[in-house]
Amino acid sequence: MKNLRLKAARAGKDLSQDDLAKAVGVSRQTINAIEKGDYNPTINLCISICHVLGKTLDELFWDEVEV
Amino acid sequence: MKNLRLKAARAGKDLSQDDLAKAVGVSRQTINAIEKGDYNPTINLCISICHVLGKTLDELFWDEVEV
DNA sequence: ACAAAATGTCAAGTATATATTACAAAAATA
DNA sequence: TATTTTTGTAATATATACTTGACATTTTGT
Repeated sequence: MKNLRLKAARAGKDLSQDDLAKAVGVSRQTINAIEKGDYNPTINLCISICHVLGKTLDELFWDEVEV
Repeated sequence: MKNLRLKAARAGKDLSQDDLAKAVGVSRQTINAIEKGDYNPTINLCISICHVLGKTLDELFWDEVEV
């Protein structure tokens, strides 16, 4: 399941996947995989992403997926 | 930095580390390490923990730590 | 239409989240 | 106090998050 809220929040800041990746210090492929729903990022990475995008965990990652 | 909110929420449900670990399907040591702040769990594990404890990501994990 | 930028995706490698086993120490309870 | 439960903490092993590099496709801008 894609993370469209993340994609939308990134678009709202006019950042490319690569821009966001650089801002949080990961590779572009990692951001791509998270948006695509391919894997399960660590909470610290999620928190970094939230800070860059001006959102909270609940806004971007809550209730997205079950384990 | 310890996650005292997690510890408190767990205590509020009267669960041991082992109880919570079983409820979310990880080892007791993993729960212990998360509460102790030793490492950086995945978001899906955080979400599972939140569900068991009746909290949201923001309540238990937001603003805890920087990357 | 063309060029450039952004995105999707693959393969192979590295770092680290998590498991398992085990034992000691602390806390709860009788 | 004695006993049980819970917690803290190692060591070694495995699964997977994340990297790097590369290329194809799609989208955006001129």
